Amino acid sequence: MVENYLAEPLGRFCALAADERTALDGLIAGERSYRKGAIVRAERANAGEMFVVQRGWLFSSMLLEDGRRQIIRFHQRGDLLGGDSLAFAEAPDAIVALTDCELQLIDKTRFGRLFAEQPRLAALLFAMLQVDRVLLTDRLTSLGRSSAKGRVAALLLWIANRAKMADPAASGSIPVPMTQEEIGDATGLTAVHVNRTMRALVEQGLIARSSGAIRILDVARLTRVANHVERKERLDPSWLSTRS
Amino acid sequence: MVENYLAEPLGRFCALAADERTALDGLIAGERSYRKGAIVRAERANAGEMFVVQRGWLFSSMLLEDGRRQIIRFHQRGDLLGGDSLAFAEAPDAIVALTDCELQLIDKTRFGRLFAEQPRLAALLFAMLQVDRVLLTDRLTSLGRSSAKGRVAALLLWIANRAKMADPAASGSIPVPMTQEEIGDATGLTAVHVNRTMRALVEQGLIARSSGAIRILDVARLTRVANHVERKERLDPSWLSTRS
DNA sequence: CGCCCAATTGAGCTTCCTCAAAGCTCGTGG
DNA sequence: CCACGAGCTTTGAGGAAGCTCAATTGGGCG
Repeated sequence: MVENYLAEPLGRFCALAADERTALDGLIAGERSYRKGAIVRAERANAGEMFVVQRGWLFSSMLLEDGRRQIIRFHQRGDLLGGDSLAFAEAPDAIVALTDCELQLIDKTRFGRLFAEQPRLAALLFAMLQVDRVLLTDRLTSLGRSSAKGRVAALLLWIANRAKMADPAASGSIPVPMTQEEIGDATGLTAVHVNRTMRALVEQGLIARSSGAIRILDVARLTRVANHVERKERLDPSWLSTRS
Repeated sequence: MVENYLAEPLGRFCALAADERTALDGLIAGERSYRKGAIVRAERANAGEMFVVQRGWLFSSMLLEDGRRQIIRFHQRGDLLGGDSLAFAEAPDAIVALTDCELQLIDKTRFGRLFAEQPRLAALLFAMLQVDRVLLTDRLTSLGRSSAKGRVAALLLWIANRAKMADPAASGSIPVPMTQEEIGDATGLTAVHVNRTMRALVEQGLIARSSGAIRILDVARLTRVANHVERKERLDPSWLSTRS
């Protein structure tokens, strides 16, 4: 039995019972590896599979007719991918491997049965999806109302937060595995302007850069520039029925 | 027993059984009216309540420190509001009445019990949330990669689609209840530029305007300008366990 | 009739984009 | 061990989209 990394984000809400962990593990129907750059699922493809990220980075993106691209979000360990295939016949966005990565395949029939057999887990998945939704609203606000500097700063802070979440004892150096082109596609900017913007962040003493990584020098100021709001996920205890 | 308008979007996925409708109706703990402009829930307030829109328009929005505002999305009949309160202690966004409106109050404890007692409904709610998430990704792409004309066109098309959904026999005239300022806050533009942009859309023969309403003259061309993708929601039948 | 808020218009300015050309880095093959 | 690419980063110059500030018009309502 393979460990299911979904337990990681779900367990952040509340402790999981042994049988719940077993049920989660039972969802896994296999494992798959992708090389950097591989397309896990193409846009408008027959949306079929669901995955959990086990290792590496991915992103989902949408293409415009003129070839421009919007990166919706980046994914890392514990993220659930392809959930939209439950409600759409065609994939709304593409899923692409940003680095070499490993995914766990989710069996959709068993996922459906989870709702009947483990209602509390289903409720936690619902809450997890709410968190993901709020991330998107934060990104929406960033793209709609922040300057280039703010958007890039917000992305860097998010990456830093995820890194700290994965390894609380992390040193100051944060790996940033995406190119400036990809940062631009995520923030709605051009690669050229991303370059100038990051350079400006360095010049103002907010961050330092070394190849493929950054170090945040002034969290407070960077947070202000980014219009970043720290969100504390906390499950409302009143609605989640306790385990019987 | 009041009818619960959640049945409307959920029923779009598949037919609901009688006891499922009863269970949905049982969620309603009351009803509340708000006047145009009223704040239903303030940002960072103690996130508590959940609602279903019964009548009227609302929007959710986030404020920046400098007073600028991003409208996340507009809400209409059947939309579930405040679901984020299941996972966050503080409201991530504000909910504001765009017009006079009526909301149904959802009892959160009963909502939680729904997961145990009506697993198929819970699964449908999960799918509904996935649809909402995809709407946000489409908006993200619009803000990140479309011109002002594209963003406004996309918003108008969305409003038109919702109108047709609510009343398939609708005539060509579509009510647009928001001000140009609000359209700007939703599209990431200034009110001034929204004005010029809509004016340009009229000039190019894409839409016509009368007070508080528009008429779409060239759907095909407007769709192209908007980079709009028509999404067909369709429940994947393989995962949703059939009613036992 | 008078007010208030929304819509409209004009002028000048900023931010970000486009196009183009170097410079760097790292892996690969000779 | 070195030369060569390929892809990413950096830099410059000019242009366009959208913003700011300010003033005017229009419409609905008390």
